[in-house]
Amino acid sequence: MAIEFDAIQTEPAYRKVAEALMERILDRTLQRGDRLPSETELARQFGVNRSTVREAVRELQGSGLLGRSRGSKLLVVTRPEADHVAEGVSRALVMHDVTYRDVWEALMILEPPIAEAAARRRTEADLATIAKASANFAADNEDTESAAFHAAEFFRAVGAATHNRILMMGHDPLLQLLEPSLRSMMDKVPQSRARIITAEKRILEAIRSKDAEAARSWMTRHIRDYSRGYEIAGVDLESRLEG
Amino acid sequence: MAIEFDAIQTEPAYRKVAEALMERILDRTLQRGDRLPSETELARQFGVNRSTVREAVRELQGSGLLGRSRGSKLLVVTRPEADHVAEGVSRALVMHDVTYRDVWEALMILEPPIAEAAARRRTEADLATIAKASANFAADNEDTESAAFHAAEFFRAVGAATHNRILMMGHDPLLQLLEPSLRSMMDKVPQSRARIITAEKRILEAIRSKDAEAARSWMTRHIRDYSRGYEIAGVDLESRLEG
DNA sequence: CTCGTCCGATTGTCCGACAATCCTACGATC
DNA sequence: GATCGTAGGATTGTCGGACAATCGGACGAG
Repeated sequence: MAIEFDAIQTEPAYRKVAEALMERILDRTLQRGDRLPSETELARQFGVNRSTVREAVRELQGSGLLGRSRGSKLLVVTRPEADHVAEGVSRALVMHDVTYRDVWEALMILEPPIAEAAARRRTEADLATIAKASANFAADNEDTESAAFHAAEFFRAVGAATHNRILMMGHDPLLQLLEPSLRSMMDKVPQSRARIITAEKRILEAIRSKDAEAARSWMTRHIRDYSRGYEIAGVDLESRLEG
Repeated sequence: MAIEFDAIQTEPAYRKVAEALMERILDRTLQRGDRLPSETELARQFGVNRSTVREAVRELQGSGLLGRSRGSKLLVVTRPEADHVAEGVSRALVMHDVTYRDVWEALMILEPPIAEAAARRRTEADLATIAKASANFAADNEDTESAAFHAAEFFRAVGAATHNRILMMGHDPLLQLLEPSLRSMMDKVPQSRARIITAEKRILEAIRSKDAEAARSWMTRHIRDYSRGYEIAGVDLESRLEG
């Protein structure tokens, strides 16, 4: 048992085709928005059957590298958009039995520095977006459905103000995970609404006056408040969230 | 132009099949590790052709929800593993023209709190893993190839010590993006090696003694050091990284 | 220039087929 | 009893061909 051999694996043709296509996309030979050749043509070039090409294309579609634009039929190279990526990540997180505590902790770590960076970088346009999100939440005095959405939207807007694509993409999955639970939380704890509104107002003010430190600390309290809401709502922080 | 209609979209059959399968996976009817029925059987159940089933399966494979275990032929339900997810995310980031500065900033925000949490939560086993990664890096006094790998491994080990799956998954893509550039950086700036070694040692010590504050601040310096390394190496922080 | 119409190209889906390989079980051998 | 060889059936990967639906683009009419 001295020597060990590497597992020799013969990749199926559709995988090779997928990889060949992916390579061209990643090295930007195939630019974003480019339409790719017809399936028949690809089949000819790769020397495989059309069905094989199709399978490869479907795989890349699954990874978000290919997609058809607005219900049209033509397949184009697309870069995986934030929401698509986030969807995949949150699916993965759910399947890894992530708990509410995990999410809350991550938010607690991520959001305050994000708010801080946002306060430093925000442009006027960013500010307007954040203000709008905050106003939308405040206006939604009935519908829990969209209230949760707008609460998440506020975080997203703050994230966008950092102008750092990684941070934006990073906290998107968290928001996506949080949103459904926010709904039930706000149903059970009506007073949380008011708290959220004032917290958002404070954060917005701090970002407006570019006070990074204040933005951070208000955001910290804001997140902590959320967890208190969950406690009151009787959510077990150790329970896992569902997709 | 008063009214607007929602775009009516007829989803192709393979998409519907994919979604039906995904639903069963997400609601855990199909457990992780379960083998799914044969393609012929699935085709029978869904009332479509085998080729159609295949395309659906390929799509789910692309999202990491299905996979074949170790070169075997049988398809099983898999949860998207961290590295698979991270790969997708970093691909997406590259295609979104992320710059070195973006990565560095994100690390600067993420890693210190992660180190802090790690110091609080670490078990003996975690500590051993971190120590090993650090030792591995120190031992690699020739090979830049694996030195970069071990440098990333150190971060990963620290991340694992937080026992928060979200944080682990979150900083994985960053490391994956960083690794190639680390290689060239260490080539051009040999003295960075020594600095990294001492920094890792300090962080390790702080985590060992559960000194959260120290872990955080040493990690901050550590990351800052990296950026200095890039400067010396003459890397333009505004240039985008390549896949 | 805008609208309707037509034709070729392309996609989505199906059928049937076959080699390669895997999984399983069953003996055969030591 | 454990390991190995083998046979048989099931399953996957790949192919060829086929056809309806629909899209894209060109062409002409108004």
